[in-house]
Amino acid sequence: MKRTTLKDLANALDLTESTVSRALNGYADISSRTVERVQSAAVELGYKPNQNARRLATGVAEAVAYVIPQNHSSLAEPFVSQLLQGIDDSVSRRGWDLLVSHSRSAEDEAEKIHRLITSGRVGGVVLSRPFRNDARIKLLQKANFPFVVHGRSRISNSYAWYDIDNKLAIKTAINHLVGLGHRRIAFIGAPLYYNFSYQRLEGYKKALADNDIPWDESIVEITEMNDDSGESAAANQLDSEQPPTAFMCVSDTQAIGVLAAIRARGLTAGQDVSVIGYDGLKIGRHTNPPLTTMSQPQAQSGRELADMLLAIIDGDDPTKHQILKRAELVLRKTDGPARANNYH
Amino acid sequence: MKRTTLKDLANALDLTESTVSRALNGYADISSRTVERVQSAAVELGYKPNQNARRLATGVAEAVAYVIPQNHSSLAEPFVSQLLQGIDDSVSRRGWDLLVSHSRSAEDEAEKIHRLITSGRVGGVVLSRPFRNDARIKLLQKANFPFVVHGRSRISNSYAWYDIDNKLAIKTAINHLVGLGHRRIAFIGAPLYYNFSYQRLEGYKKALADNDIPWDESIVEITEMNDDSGESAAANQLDSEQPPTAFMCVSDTQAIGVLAAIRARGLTAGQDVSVIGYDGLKIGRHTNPPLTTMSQPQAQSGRELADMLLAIIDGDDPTKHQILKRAELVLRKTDGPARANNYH
DNA sequence: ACATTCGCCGAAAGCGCTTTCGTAAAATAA
DNA sequence: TTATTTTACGAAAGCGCTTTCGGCGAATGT
Repeated sequence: MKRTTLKDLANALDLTESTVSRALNGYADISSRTVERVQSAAVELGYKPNQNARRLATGVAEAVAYVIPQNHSSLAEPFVSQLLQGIDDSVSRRGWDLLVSHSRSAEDEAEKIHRLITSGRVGGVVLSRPFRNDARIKLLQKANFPFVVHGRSRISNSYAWYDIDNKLAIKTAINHLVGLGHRRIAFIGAPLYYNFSYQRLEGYKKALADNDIPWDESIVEITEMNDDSGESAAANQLDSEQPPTAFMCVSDTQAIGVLAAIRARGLTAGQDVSVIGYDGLKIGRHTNPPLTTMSQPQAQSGRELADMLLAIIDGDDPTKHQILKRAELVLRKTDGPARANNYH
Repeated sequence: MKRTTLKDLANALDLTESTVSRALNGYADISSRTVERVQSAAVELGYKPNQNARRLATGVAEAVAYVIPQNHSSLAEPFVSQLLQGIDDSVSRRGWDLLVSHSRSAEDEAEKIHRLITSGRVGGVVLSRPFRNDARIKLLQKANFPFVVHGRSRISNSYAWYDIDNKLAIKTAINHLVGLGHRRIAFIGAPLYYNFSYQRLEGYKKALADNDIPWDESIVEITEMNDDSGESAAANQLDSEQPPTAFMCVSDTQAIGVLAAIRARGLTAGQDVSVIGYDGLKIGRHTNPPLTTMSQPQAQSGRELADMLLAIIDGDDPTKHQILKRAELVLRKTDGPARANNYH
């Protein structure tokens, strides 16, 4: 089954390829009668332009890539997949395609990006989980290739980004906890080369200071962003001499692990010890108990990111597109007053 | 920053484009000395072939697409995202790209597939959640385009697929329940145009028959595959005259909703009423209580699917690739003996 | 009546790469 | 030494589409 090409169409209509092409692409110098003939013949013969040829000729890719950092991340994370959904929404509305790129090593990463931007396969990329100092961003900038980043690196004035005010979010959560009487609040963080992770830790520090709570390194844990890591970090803390009365986690998946550790010790979250997650995953409504969390709508983020990227590809100034949103505290069941007496 | 092209390379080396091209692609008629020169010059000048041009010339796409049906499905589902992860694993190992295509309406769906296969953008597609009677499969077959499907449609002898024995899986679960003394087992199903859904219902029927349990339509619910639907379906059942003592769900997400409904009534799953999910999602370990479920490893499925597809693109006979796996019952906490007296 | 603009389409080059074919020069055979 | 095979590369066509340019006939102007 051979595909019908431009030439086939032209022959069938007794026109030239160039005329048919222009008719299809809405050029003004084609009579409306011809345009109609061409269009109906096109659907009749099932003509679909060969994208490779088209892109070779025009230079526009009609596709964007989502690239996710190599380690500690997986396409299977709810965070990621929801974002993906949002990106796809926007991109496909324009008829473009979505490519996902997930590399497993750092060199692989740079290599993949380089390949992406030089191969002509995509017209732009959205970056996720930037590092504080992100080589990928530099690479993209140097190549002058359209991109947006979900989050920010340390220096963020020169490109497009969409971020949540991480510091504020954590401060909000901590203040809530303090309001509930907590003074000993553990922090379950993520690797600090992720800027969002760094910022959240900053927020934690700031919130402590604001509330005259001394910094205590022994109750901050830096872990991978999954449930198992959250669980063992919490286990650490709960089994210590002076366990915290609350946990602030930088992700819901970690918080879910924390919850497991709490249950495993016969305690109940929200009563014996509080925990606040981060992400607002839907699944949090069904954990045991339902998870209080800082919520940021990922799918919406994805859509906005894609829209920004598309605009930039169309020529917009990237620095015009810098959006800072705030996370929202959604109260469920894992926050509660600090126990007057500790559970020990 | 202009990208370096084949011609640039050729000029720099004082060779022809054709020679350089063949040197890079491992043709035998190039002296090893020249090959070396070309290769080092290539990395030095950062040469990356323009994929569009390359694909135009060769006709091979070096990319595959994952397409997911329009309704009742989202990229954000754990099921989907884990599969995606697996596909990406295999595909990227070969240096190919992964495209995701998620359409929102049925016409859109056919249109997208047609576009996919004629546009030359991808060399093959993996289909998910086939319908009993799946127009996409027919389209792909008619076009003689490489594809594999995750699951099967009603007639499945003529193409490549990777499936779990749905019927067996449900029978296994039901038998387990019956062994626990349950006789009144509700079935929380999915829309029956999905073949997997149909098969699972068949399994349910068969298991009932095997155990001399009469079929009772009033305790089978067909719902969307999300937690909310599961919850309201379970609510229905629990509030009925003669509530079931157990729930068999065709997905973990539904099961999670069922658990919520159970909790909401002051009952506890695994004691007052049993529930078995399907998928083996990791999150099931953290539900309240942890969810007993039929597990199928999605990431692994993704890898195998991709490998099959790649082989088929390379010329393998699709019908050689038909893999049937079995799901595994993973016992957690939501299955338990049927209560002698009902909880009413 | 002529010149002039406009509408509409064909011709042709080019996007960057692959691949077949032909052919010098070098190596082997005679 | 001459004839034959190899070796190593260049020439050229082609993949399917876009886009600029040029020019014909028809419509307008004066």
